[in-house]
Amino acid sequence: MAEERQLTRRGQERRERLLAYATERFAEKGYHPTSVSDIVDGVGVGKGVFYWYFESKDQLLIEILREALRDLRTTQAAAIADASDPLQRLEAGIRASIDWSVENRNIIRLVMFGWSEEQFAEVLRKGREIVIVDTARLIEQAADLGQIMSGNPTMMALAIRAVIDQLGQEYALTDGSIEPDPEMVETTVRMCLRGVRG
Amino acid sequence: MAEERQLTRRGQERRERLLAYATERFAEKGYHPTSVSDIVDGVGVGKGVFYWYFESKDQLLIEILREALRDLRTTQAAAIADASDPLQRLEAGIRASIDWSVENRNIIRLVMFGWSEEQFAEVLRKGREIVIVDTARLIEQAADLGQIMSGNPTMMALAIRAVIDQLGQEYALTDGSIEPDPEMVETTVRMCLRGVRG
DNA sequence: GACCTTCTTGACCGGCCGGTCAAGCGCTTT
DNA sequence: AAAGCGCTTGACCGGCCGGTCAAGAAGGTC
Repeated sequence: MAEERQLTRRGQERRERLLAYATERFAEKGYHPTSVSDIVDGVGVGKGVFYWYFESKDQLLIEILREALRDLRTTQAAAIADASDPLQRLEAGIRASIDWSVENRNIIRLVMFGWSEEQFAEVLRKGREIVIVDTARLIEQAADLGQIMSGNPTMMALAIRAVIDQLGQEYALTDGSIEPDPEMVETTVRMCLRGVRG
Repeated sequence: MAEERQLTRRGQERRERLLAYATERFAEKGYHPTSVSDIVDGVGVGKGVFYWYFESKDQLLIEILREALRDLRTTQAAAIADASDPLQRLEAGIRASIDWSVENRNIIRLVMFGWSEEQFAEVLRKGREIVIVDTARLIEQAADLGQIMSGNPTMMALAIRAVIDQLGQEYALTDGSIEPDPEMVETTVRMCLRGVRG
């Protein structure tokens, strides 16, 4: 599909089904081993349908990644809206990130794959950048209020992201079936906050 | 190549060149986009050579990953051999891991790809398991001597691995050219040790 | 029911991919 | 010099892959 196309309600639904099914299969079998035919067969439509809704297989993955990053950011924004205190907002953001990772294990596998090919890594780098800047800004605000130790906010944001990502990877990669261990989540949150509080 | 084959000196060299060149290309372009023809052309040999030394393209990557994990473990073992004190051994191991990650950025990209397809993830899961057990044992020894706070050693080992991995990914993925920032390395090491010392 | 737009079909295409193999090269051994 | 083995070549193969497209069907609007 070239640029934005006018989709009917039915069209939008079809598009989302393709997106969702492709995400599942990519996460399960890998991006390259999943062919466009696999996807359309799975959804039960002809091949042309795929190319009606998406420009190419690559663009489909890029779209999945972009949407996931946007969704993560939206979720975080909603989570921190309640708290007014910067440090509390930081904690809420961290918890939201962790929850999101747990709910979106599929995506984590896709993200890891994405880093291995430049056209996807580019997208991921931008998404990562945004999250880091968001977090760094929160840290800066907290620092201005004297709530945390001083230090390079960006570096602190990187460290926090590191810990969160890794927790997500732990669940997504070693065994998709294990449930998130609340104790481990608490430890992670504490570790992040302790890291910035000094 | 079926099981172990008797290789001459020249044969071993050829094999290593193929291994090294393939690692580079896989890291740069990705596993699937790099064809066997790309590899043999790059090394300047006929295609049959590849299949004389390797069973398949998949087996080649598995071998690259296995060797990398083995190499990491060997490096760590050598690094901690000097120190007799468990806590010092732990620190030496952490530093060795970080150094290794910096020296082997290529491999980190391959590892991230590997998690996205089951036949490779299987290998990685085993490698990870070994490193975790090694680290947990060190932590246990330190705990027995009262050098660190008590807690689940495996969980602590996981946390340490998380931080190290993520530092490596930071360098390997965002910009292959940036040099490791010594301050960040120190921060990472301190964070790991502070995490277990309580 | 005529007409238009959105959507769907599936046969088809060129090209590449992983992998094979018959043939032969060149170094050692006898 | 003959035989044997490790190694190399590159044309070739079947199959699949991403992507195209001419031909409609389905649904909305007047």
